[in-house]
Amino acid sequence: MNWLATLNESQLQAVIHPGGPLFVVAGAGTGKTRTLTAKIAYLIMQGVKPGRILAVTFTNKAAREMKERVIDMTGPHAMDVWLYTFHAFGLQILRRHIAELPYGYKASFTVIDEDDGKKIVSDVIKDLGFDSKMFSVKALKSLISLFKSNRMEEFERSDEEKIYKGYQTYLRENQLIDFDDLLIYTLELLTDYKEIRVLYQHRFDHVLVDEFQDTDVIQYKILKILGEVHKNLFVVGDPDQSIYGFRGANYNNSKLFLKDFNAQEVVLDKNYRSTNLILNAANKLIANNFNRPSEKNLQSDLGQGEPIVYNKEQSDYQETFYVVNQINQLIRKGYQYDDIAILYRNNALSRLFEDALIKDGIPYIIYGGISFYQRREIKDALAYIRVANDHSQDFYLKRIVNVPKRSIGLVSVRKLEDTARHLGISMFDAIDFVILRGQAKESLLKFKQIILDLKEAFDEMEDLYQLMPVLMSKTGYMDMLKLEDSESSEDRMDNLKELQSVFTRGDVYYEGTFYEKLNQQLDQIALYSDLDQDVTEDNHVKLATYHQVKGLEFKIVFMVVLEEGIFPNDRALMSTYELEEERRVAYVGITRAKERLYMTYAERRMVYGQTKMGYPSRFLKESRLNTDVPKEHVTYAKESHLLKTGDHVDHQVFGRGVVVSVDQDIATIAFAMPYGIKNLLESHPAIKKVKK
DNA sequence: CGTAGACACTTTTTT
DNA sequence: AGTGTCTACG
Repeated sequence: MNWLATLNESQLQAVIHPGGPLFVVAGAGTGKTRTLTAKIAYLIMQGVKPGRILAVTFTNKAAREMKERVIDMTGPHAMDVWLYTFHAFGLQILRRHIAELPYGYKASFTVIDEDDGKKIVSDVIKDLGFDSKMFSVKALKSLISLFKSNRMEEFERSDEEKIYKGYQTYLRENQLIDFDDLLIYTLELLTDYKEIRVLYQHRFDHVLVDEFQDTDVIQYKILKILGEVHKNLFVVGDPDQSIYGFRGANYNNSKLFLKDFNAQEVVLDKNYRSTNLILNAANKLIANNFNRPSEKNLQSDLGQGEPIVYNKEQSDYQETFYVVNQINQLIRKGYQYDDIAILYRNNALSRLFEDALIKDGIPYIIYGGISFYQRREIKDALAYIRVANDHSQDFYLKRIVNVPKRSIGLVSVRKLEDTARHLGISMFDAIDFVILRGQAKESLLKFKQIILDLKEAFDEMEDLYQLMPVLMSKTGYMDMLKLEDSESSEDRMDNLKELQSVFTRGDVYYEGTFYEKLNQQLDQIALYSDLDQDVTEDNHVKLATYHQVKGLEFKIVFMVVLEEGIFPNDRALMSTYELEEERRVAYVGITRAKERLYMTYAERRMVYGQTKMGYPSRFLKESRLNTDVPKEHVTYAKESHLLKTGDHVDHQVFGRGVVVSVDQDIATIAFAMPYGIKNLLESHPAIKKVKK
């Protein structure tokens, strides 16, 4: 148990707390995960059966890491700890008990993602004969979500309510469940069904919660019920890092928990991440928020550190240039690209910086974007698998019935759907009965045969890795991609290969028959997000929104585009509540930095195609320390002429090249294809001059 | 059925 | 400015 000795006093106090409700207020970088895992390990050491401990997190990644750490600390029997995301926990409950609910769900229901949900909303709008221009699918989906999870009393318009009902009916008729339902139905089972409630209230002796500040109303109610009997709720969170209010996180849950459970509080404010000038700025900034349930002042033993660098540029373009220049200097000082993150308020801002980094040949990765399982080809493949697995999955059948193209158009699909509805059978079964002209009918019958062939092939399989090759050839999907022969079709083939390796790994993880393994794998995929993968292997500068890096840390952080209207965002200026959330986002940003923090903005910027004036974000002033020396704008016109026309160079990323021209400190260099001509800073560390 | 051009939108998004 | 979605036409 020597890991107990590695804890500081407040961490230890939390870990050995004898039970009963406890709120651990864990500031940024104060060893939150360490405390939580130590607590689980401690409970196990104290003789609590691992299977009687439930710990909930928000991301799969957090759940997985925590489980690995607990196993490291206490041995393999820690496998039995129920360590899940909220949604995965809900899924566990629903797979066992959903048939009790009066909605006609079977244990084999399918979990749909956000995009599928939007597609259904959009189909319902069309089905009801409404003018699709009158509705925003995105807005409606979010209204439906608000209503379902009790965050909105009623719909303002009766047609909105009709769409909601249509959506809900569609889900139920097709055995589909969305992310909201995973939590809502779980709560419903725990609330309305006494035996189920009692079962789970007594199934766990301890319930632990990570990132408590991000829980919403439904999640809180679930926790409240689970903890009602034994009261052993160990809750870790930082109200100052609550930045998902827009998504339903209820800032008041912290106060509610303290009150409802009369919980004790332990504050962790010893920081192990950042130097103190950085922490002071964070402390100063967040002190501007009035609504703070537990105040704390972060301090570390890491010394004063480097002063924060504030920088103003004349234009958005110059701001990117400044950042690129600083990055190059940092690399010369011995930092790795991997140590550096460029953080911004919204995804659209990534583009400018991306362009500048490309121009300079700096390797980078952008967080976010389309996640792997949202890619078209992946969703297509999964849809095929689902339909072959269960022919009555109309929603997924619609997706792939004409992919690859089989001349089954919208009209034919609509007719098939109507026929199915009329006869009260699935679309798949309706293929035999639908009345269509020769070509369409023939294509449908061919499609039906493909699905039947697939099913037959599946029945013969023992392992998941056998699945993809058969799928790709029988459906004609691979032929389609090969025929297309474009850059994007190559990407798509790569992604499908990646899916193949997902299944191959599934063979190791899961046990049982082919179908048992397949269903577990599909469940895992349904709750997967891209944040779950590790992206630390390569040496890259990271570009991300503040939201995307919550929980991460970097030696160097650039907080860019710190301009009023962008950060804080225009839409947040109207309400104190939202403004305080914006400030918490900035707080999260500052506290990501370990050694050096840069805060930059520009006076002129292109916004939606128009040049706008930029004013410094109030967060600059609010976080700025009196001791800071104001740093004036500096220009970077250097003329060192390290390279001249005709020189041969070797670049870390682009390989061999020849200098075409040199203008000031920018060299134009021709590299071999596929890289071509690049404009690079001649002093860039990735470039080496070589003798030909 | 497929696609060119009009037009509409643009905060953050752990599941 | 850039991108995704809808509509009208061949």
